Amino acid sequence: MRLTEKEVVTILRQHGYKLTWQRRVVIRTVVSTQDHHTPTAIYEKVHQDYPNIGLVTIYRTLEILARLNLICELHAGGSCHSYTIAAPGHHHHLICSNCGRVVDFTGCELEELQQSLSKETGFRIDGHLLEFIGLCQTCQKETITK
Amino acid sequence: MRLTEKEVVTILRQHGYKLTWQRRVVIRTVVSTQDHHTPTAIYEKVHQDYPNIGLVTIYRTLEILARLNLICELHAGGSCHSYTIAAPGHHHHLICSNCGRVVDFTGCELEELQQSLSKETGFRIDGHLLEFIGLCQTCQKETITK
DNA sequence: TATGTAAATGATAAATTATTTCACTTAGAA
DNA sequence: TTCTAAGTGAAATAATTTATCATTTACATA
Ligand SMILES: [Mn+2]
Ligand SMILES: [Mn+2]
Ligand SMILES: [Zn+2]
Ligand SMILES: [Zn+2]
Repeated sequence: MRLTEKEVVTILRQHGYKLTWQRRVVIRTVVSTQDHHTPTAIYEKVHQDYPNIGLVTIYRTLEILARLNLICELHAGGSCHSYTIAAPGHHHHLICSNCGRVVDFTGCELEELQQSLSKETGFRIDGHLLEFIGLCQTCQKETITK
Repeated sequence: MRLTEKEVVTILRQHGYKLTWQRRVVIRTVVSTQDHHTPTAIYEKVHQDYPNIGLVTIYRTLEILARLNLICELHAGGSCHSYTIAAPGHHHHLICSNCGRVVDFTGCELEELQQSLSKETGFRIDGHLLEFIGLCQTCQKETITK
Protein backbone atom coordinates (compact mmCIF):
# COMPACT_ATOMS: atom_id res chain seq x y z
CA MET A 1 0.00 0.00 0.00
CA ARG A 2 1.30 3.37 -0.94
CA LEU A 3 1.64 6.26 1.44
CA THR A 4 -1.31 8.63 1.63
CA GLU A 5 -1.19 12.40 1.64
CA LYS A 6 -2.01 12.39 5.33
CA GLU A 7 0.79 9.97 6.17
CA VAL A 8 3.33 11.93 4.16
CA VAL A 9 2.27 15.18 5.79
CA THR A 10 2.47 13.66 9.26
CA ILE A 11 5.96 12.29 8.78
CA LEU A 12 7.10 15.51 7.22
CA ARG A 13 6.00 17.45 10.28
CA GLN A 14 7.38 14.85 12.64
CA HIS A 15 10.75 15.67 11.16
CA GLY A 16 10.30 19.33 11.95
CA TYR A 17 9.43 20.57 8.50
CA LYS A 18 6.76 23.20 8.16
CA LEU A 19 3.70 22.35 6.18
CA THR A 20 3.35 25.05 3.57
CA TRP A 21 0.55 24.98 1.04
CA GLN A 22 3.22 24.60 -1.62
CA ARG A 23 4.49 21.41 -0.03
CA ARG A 24 1.00 20.09 0.39
CA VAL A 25 0.27 20.68 -3.26
CA VAL A 26 3.42 18.87 -4.36
CA ILE A 27 2.65 15.95 -2.09
CA ARG A 28 -0.93 15.79 -3.32
CA THR A 29 0.25 15.75 -6.90
CA VAL A 30 2.71 12.93 -6.34
CA VAL A 31 0.26 10.90 -4.30
CA SER A 32 -2.60 11.27 -6.72
CA THR A 33 -1.01 9.39 -9.60
CA GLN A 34 0.44 5.98 -10.24
CA ASP A 35 2.99 7.38 -12.62
CA HIS A 36 6.42 8.78 -11.97
CA HIS A 37 7.31 12.36 -12.76
CA THR A 38 10.30 14.61 -13.11
CA PRO A 39 10.52 17.88 -11.21
CA THR A 40 9.62 19.76 -14.37
CA ALA A 41 6.58 17.58 -15.00
CA ILE A 42 5.36 18.10 -11.46
CA TYR A 43 5.97 21.80 -11.79
CA GLU A 44 3.90 22.05 -14.94
CA LYS A 45 1.08 20.07 -13.41
CA VAL A 46 1.05 22.12 -10.22
CA HIS A 47 1.57 25.36 -12.03
CA GLN A 48 -1.77 25.10 -13.80
CA ASP A 49 -3.71 25.41 -10.57
CA TYR A 50 -1.15 27.45 -8.65
CA PRO A 51 0.67 29.76 -11.06
CA ASN A 52 2.62 31.41 -8.25
CA ILE A 53 4.55 28.35 -7.18
CA GLY A 54 8.23 28.35 -8.06
CA LEU A 55 10.15 25.55 -9.72
CA VAL A 56 12.79 25.80 -7.02
CA THR A 57 10.22 24.90 -4.41
CA ILE A 58 9.39 21.76 -6.36
CA TYR A 59 13.05 20.77 -6.37
CA ARG A 60 13.45 21.51 -2.68
CA THR A 61 10.30 19.66 -1.68
CA LEU A 62 11.15 16.60 -3.75
CA GLU A 63 14.62 16.52 -2.25
CA ILE A 64 13.21 16.49 1.27
CA LEU A 65 10.58 13.88 0.47
CA ALA A 66 13.19 11.66 -1.12
CA ARG A 67 15.53 11.99 1.84
CA LEU A 68 12.73 10.94 4.16
CA ASN A 69 11.91 8.01 1.87
CA LEU A 70 8.43 9.36 1.28
CA ILE A 71 8.97 9.27 -2.44
CA CYS A 72 11.12 6.89 -4.50
CA GLU A 73 13.59 7.80 -7.18
CA LEU A 74 13.20 5.73 -10.35
CA HIS A 75 15.87 4.83 -12.86
CA ALA A 76 14.83 2.35 -15.50
CA GLY A 77 13.64 4.11 -18.58
CA GLY A 78 15.18 7.34 -17.46
CA SER A 79 18.42 8.52 -18.95
CA CYS A 80 21.28 8.31 -16.57
CA HIS A 81 24.53 9.24 -18.19
CA SER A 82 27.20 7.34 -16.40
CA TYR A 83 28.90 4.61 -18.36
CA THR A 84 31.24 1.70 -17.93
CA ILE A 85 32.61 -0.78 -20.43
CA ALA A 86 30.33 -3.72 -21.10
CA ALA A 87 30.85 -7.44 -20.69
CA PRO A 88 29.35 -9.98 -23.08
CA GLY A 89 26.00 -11.47 -22.18
CA HIS A 90 23.51 -10.76 -19.46
CA HIS A 91 25.18 -9.28 -16.42
CA HIS A 92 24.82 -6.67 -13.72
CA HIS A 93 26.96 -4.35 -11.69
CA LEU A 94 28.25 -3.95 -8.19
CA ILE A 95 29.31 -0.37 -7.66
CA CYS A 96 31.47 1.31 -5.05
CA SER A 97 29.67 4.44 -3.90
CA ASN A 98 32.95 6.02 -2.90
CA CYS A 99 35.38 5.46 -5.78
CA GLY A 100 33.02 4.37 -8.54
CA ARG A 101 34.68 1.01 -9.12
CA VAL A 102 32.42 -1.37 -10.99
CA VAL A 103 32.43 -5.17 -10.71
CA ASP A 104 30.39 -7.25 -13.12
CA PHE A 105 28.46 -10.27 -12.01
CA THR A 106 26.09 -12.81 -13.50
CA GLY A 107 23.46 -15.13 -12.09
CA CYS A 108 20.75 -12.72 -11.07
CA GLU A 109 18.12 -15.46 -11.32
CA LEU A 110 15.17 -13.15 -11.50
CA GLU A 111 13.21 -15.14 -14.07
CA GLU A 112 10.93 -16.73 -11.50
CA LEU A 113 10.14 -13.42 -9.82
CA GLN A 114 9.61 -11.88 -13.23
CA GLN A 115 7.16 -14.63 -14.18
CA SER A 116 5.05 -14.26 -11.08
CA LEU A 117 5.08 -10.49 -11.33
CA SER A 118 3.96 -10.67 -14.90
CA LYS A 119 1.17 -13.04 -13.96
CA GLU A 120 -0.03 -10.91 -11.08
CA THR A 121 0.09 -7.58 -12.84
CA GLY A 122 -0.57 -8.40 -16.47
CA PHE A 123 2.57 -6.54 -17.44
CA ARG A 124 4.64 -7.79 -20.33
CA ILE A 125 8.06 -7.55 -18.71
CA ASP A 126 10.87 -6.75 -21.11
CA GLY A 127 13.81 -6.46 -18.81
CA HIS A 128 15.16 -5.58 -15.44
CA LEU A 129 17.67 -3.33 -13.81
CA LEU A 130 19.70 -4.72 -10.95
CA GLU A 131 22.61 -3.06 -9.23
CA PHE A 132 24.28 -3.53 -5.89
CA ILE A 133 25.87 -0.59 -4.18
CA GLY A 134 28.47 -0.61 -1.43
CA LEU A 135 32.09 0.00 -0.57
CA CYS A 136 35.00 -1.80 -2.20
CA GLN A 137 37.78 -3.20 -0.03
CA THR A 138 40.06 -0.25 -0.66
CA CYS A 139 37.44 2.30 0.27
CA GLN A 140 36.48 0.38 3.40
CA LYS A 141 40.06 0.65 4.65
CA GLU A 142 40.18 4.34 3.83
CA THR A 143 37.01 4.90 5.79
CA ILE A 144 38.50 3.18 8.82
CA THR A 145 41.74 5.16 8.83
CA LYS A 146 39.87 8.45 8.58
CA MET B 1 35.29 -10.65 -18.84
CA ARG B 2 34.95 -7.14 -20.07
CA LEU B 3 35.16 -6.13 -23.66
CA THR B 4 38.56 -5.05 -24.94
CA GLU B 5 39.33 -2.06 -27.09
CA LYS B 6 39.86 -4.36 -30.04
CA GLU B 7 36.51 -6.07 -29.60
CA VAL B 8 34.67 -2.81 -29.26
CA VAL B 9 36.35 -1.41 -32.35
CA THR B 10 35.56 -4.53 -34.36
CA ILE B 11 31.87 -4.51 -33.45
CA LEU B 12 31.64 -0.81 -34.08
CA ARG B 13 32.96 -1.29 -37.62
CA GLN B 14 30.82 -4.34 -38.19
CA HIS B 15 27.86 -2.07 -37.72
CA GLY B 16 29.09 0.28 -40.39
CA TYR B 17 30.49 3.00 -38.19
CA LYS B 18 33.75 4.64 -39.20
CA LEU B 19 36.65 4.36 -36.85
CA THR B 20 37.80 7.90 -36.22
CA TRP B 21 40.68 8.64 -33.90
CA GLN B 22 38.21 10.47 -31.69
CA ARG B 23 36.10 7.37 -31.28
CA ARG B 24 39.14 5.25 -30.61
CA VAL B 25 40.26 7.60 -27.89
CA VAL B 26 36.86 7.55 -26.20
CA ILE B 27 36.75 3.77 -26.36
CA ARG B 28 40.26 3.49 -24.98
CA THR B 29 39.37 5.77 -22.11
CA VAL B 30 36.28 3.81 -21.16
CA VAL B 31 38.03 0.47 -21.51
CA SER B 32 41.07 1.46 -19.50
CA THR B 33 39.31 1.97 -16.20
CA GLN B 34 37.12 -0.01 -13.85
CA ASP B 35 35.17 3.06 -12.90
CA HIS B 36 32.14 4.58 -14.48
CA HIS B 37 32.17 8.07 -15.94
CA THR B 38 29.84 10.76 -17.13
CA PRO B 39 30.26 12.32 -20.57
CA THR B 40 31.80 15.39 -18.98
CA ALA B 41 34.27 13.30 -16.99
CA ILE B 42 35.32 11.41 -20.09
CA TYR B 43 35.62 14.67 -21.97
CA GLU B 44 37.91 16.17 -19.36
CA LYS B 45 40.06 13.08 -19.28
CA VAL B 46 40.36 12.87 -23.05
CA HIS B 47 40.74 16.59 -23.45
CA GLN B 48 44.04 16.59 -21.59
CA ASP B 49 45.74 14.55 -24.27
CA TYR B 50 43.62 15.68 -27.20
CA PRO B 51 42.57 19.31 -26.68
CA ASN B 52 40.90 19.44 -30.09
CA ILE B 53 38.22 16.89 -29.37
CA GLY B 54 34.71 18.25 -28.90
CA LEU B 55 32.32 17.43 -26.11
CA VAL B 56 29.61 16.75 -28.68
CA THR B 57 31.70 13.94 -30.09
CA ILE B 58 31.90 12.36 -26.66
CA TYR B 59 28.13 12.46 -26.36
CA ARG B 60 27.65 11.05 -29.85
CA THR B 61 30.18 8.28 -29.38
CA LEU B 62 28.79 7.22 -26.02
CA GLU B 63 25.30 7.13 -27.46
CA ILE B 64 26.39 4.79 -30.23
CA LEU B 65 28.38 2.56 -27.91
CA ALA B 66 25.43 2.32 -25.53
CA ARG B 67 23.04 1.45 -28.32
CA LEU B 68 25.34 -1.36 -29.43
CA ASN B 69 25.61 -2.56 -25.82
CA LEU B 70 29.34 -1.98 -25.83
CA ILE B 71 29.07 0.18 -22.76
CA CYS B 72 26.59 -0.01 -19.90
CA GLU B 73 24.61 2.80 -18.39
CA LEU B 74 24.72 2.87 -14.59
CA HIS B 75 22.12 4.23 -12.23
CA ALA B 76 22.82 3.57 -8.56
CA GLY B 77 24.57 6.49 -6.98
CA GLY B 78 23.72 8.72 -9.87
CA SER B 79 20.99 11.26 -9.58
CA CYS B 80 17.96 10.36 -11.58
CA HIS B 81 15.16 12.76 -11.01
CA SER B 82 12.01 10.86 -11.59
CA TYR B 83 9.86 10.22 -8.55
CA THR B 84 6.87 8.25 -7.42
CA ILE B 85 5.12 8.03 -4.07
CA ALA B 86 6.70 5.55 -1.69
CA ALA B 87 5.27 2.52 0.05
CA PRO B 88 6.28 1.49 3.55
CA GLY B 89 9.10 -0.99 3.93
CA HIS B 90 11.51 -2.56 1.49
CA HIS B 91 10.00 -2.70 -1.96
CA HIS B 92 10.78 -2.26 -5.63
CA HIS B 93 9.11 -1.06 -8.79
CA LEU B 94 7.71 -2.42 -11.98
CA ILE B 95 7.49 0.35 -14.53
CA CYS B 96 5.61 0.71 -17.79
CA SER B 97 8.01 2.10 -20.36
CA ASN B 98 5.14 3.58 -22.34
CA CYS B 99 2.87 5.36 -19.85
CA GLY B 100 5.09 5.48 -16.78
CA ARG B 101 2.72 3.56 -14.55
CA VAL B 102 4.47 2.17 -11.48
CA VAL B 103 3.54 -0.95 -9.56
CA ASP B 104 5.21 -1.73 -6.25
CA PHE B 105 6.27 -5.20 -5.30
CA THR B 106 8.06 -6.92 -2.45
CA GLY B 107 9.93 -10.16 -2.09
CA CYS B 108 13.09 -9.48 -4.04
CA GLU B 109 14.99 -12.15 -2.13
CA LEU B 110 18.40 -10.91 -3.05
CA GLU B 111 20.04 -11.48 0.33
CA GLU B 112 21.68 -14.74 -0.74
CA LEU B 113 23.08 -13.25 -3.91
CA GLN B 114 24.23 -10.25 -1.95
CA GLN B 115 26.03 -12.46 0.55
CA SER B 116 27.93 -14.43 -2.04
CA LEU B 117 28.80 -11.29 -3.97
CA SER B 118 30.12 -9.69 -0.85
CA LYS B 119 32.18 -12.74 -0.07
CA GLU B 120 33.64 -13.01 -3.56
CA THR B 121 34.46 -9.35 -4.02
CA GLY B 122 35.18 -8.10 -0.53
CA PHE B 123 32.65 -5.34 -0.99
CA ARG B 124 30.58 -4.21 1.93
CA ILE B 125 27.20 -4.10 0.22
CA ASP B 126 24.85 -1.42 1.51
CA GLY B 127 21.90 -1.78 -0.78
CA HIS B 128 20.52 -2.69 -4.11
CA LEU B 129 18.52 -1.25 -6.92
CA LEU B 130 16.00 -3.49 -8.64
CA GLU B 131 13.45 -2.47 -11.21
CA PHE B 132 11.47 -4.35 -13.80
CA ILE B 133 10.50 -2.62 -16.99
CA GLY B 134 7.80 -3.57 -19.44
CA LEU B 135 4.37 -2.71 -20.77
CA CYS B 136 1.24 -2.51 -18.65
CA GLN B 137 -1.94 -4.18 -19.86
CA THR B 138 -3.40 -0.97 -21.21
CA CYS B 139 -0.31 -0.09 -23.21
CA GLN B 140 -0.06 -3.61 -24.59
CA LYS B 141 -3.54 -3.27 -26.08
CA GLU B 142 -2.71 0.12 -27.53
CA THR B 143 0.35 -1.30 -29.20
CA ILE B 144 -1.70 -4.02 -30.83
CA THR B 145 -4.38 -1.72 -32.23
CA LYS B 146 -1.80 0.58 -33.77
C1' DT C 1 -5.50 35.77 19.57
C1' DA C 2 -1.33 38.42 18.82
C1' DT C 3 3.67 38.34 18.36
C1' DG C 4 8.34 36.88 17.27
C1' DT C 5 11.42 34.21 14.73
C1' DA C 6 13.39 30.67 12.18
C1' DA C 7 12.16 28.41 8.15
C1' DA C 8 10.57 28.65 3.59
C1' DT C 9 9.47 30.89 -0.75
C1' DG C 10 10.18 32.89 -5.29
C1' DA C 11 12.52 36.16 -8.39
C1' DT C 12 16.74 36.32 -10.41
C1' DA C 13 21.07 34.96 -11.78
C1' DA C 14 24.31 31.56 -12.66
C1' DA C 15 26.10 27.06 -13.49
C1' DT C 16 25.67 22.53 -15.57
C1' DT C 17 24.25 19.52 -18.79
C1' DA C 18 22.40 18.29 -23.25
C1' DT C 19 20.96 19.14 -28.05
C1' DT C 20 20.82 21.43 -32.68
C1' DT C 21 22.85 23.40 -36.73
C1' DC C 22 25.99 23.69 -40.36
C1' DA C 23 30.41 24.48 -42.79
C1' DC C 24 34.39 21.83 -42.96
C1' DT C 25 37.12 17.45 -42.54
C1' DT C 26 38.05 12.63 -42.98
C1' DA C 27 37.62 7.38 -43.16
C1' DG C 28 37.39 4.10 -46.12
C1' DA C 29 35.44 2.14 -50.44
C1' DA C 30 36.31 2.02 -55.24
C1' DT D 1 44.39 8.70 -55.78
C1' DT D 2 39.70 10.14 -55.89
C1' DC D 3 35.09 10.48 -54.25
C1' DT D 4 31.51 10.79 -50.96
C1' DA D 5 28.79 9.74 -47.15
C1' DA D 6 29.75 9.94 -42.50
C1' DG D 7 31.69 12.41 -38.89
C1' DT D 8 33.61 16.46 -36.48
C1' DG D 9 33.77 20.80 -33.90
C1' DA D 10 32.48 25.64 -33.20
C1' DA D 11 28.75 28.04 -31.89
C1' DA D 12 24.27 28.83 -30.59
C1' DT D 13 20.47 27.21 -28.16
C1' DA D 14 17.79 24.61 -24.98
C1' DA D 15 17.04 22.25 -20.83
C1' DT D 16 18.10 21.15 -16.26
C1' DT D 17 19.86 22.16 -11.73
C1' DT D 18 21.85 25.02 -8.14
C1' DA D 19 22.92 29.40 -5.57
C1' DT D 20 21.68 33.97 -3.60
C1' DC D 21 18.91 36.94 -1.04
C1' DA D 22 15.02 40.04 0.04
C1' DT D 23 10.40 38.98 1.40
C1' DT D 24 6.84 36.07 3.28
C1' DT D 25 4.86 32.64 6.28
C1' DA D 26 4.15 28.62 9.56
C1' DC D 27 3.77 27.85 13.97
C1' DA D 28 5.58 27.94 18.79
C1' DT D 29 4.94 30.80 22.59
C1' DA D 30 3.03 34.29 25.33
MN1 LIG E 1 19.20 6.27 -13.43
MN1 LIG F 1 14.99 -5.48 -2.64
ZN1 LIG G 1 35.77 2.06 -3.81
ZN1 LIG H 1 1.55 1.62 -19.60
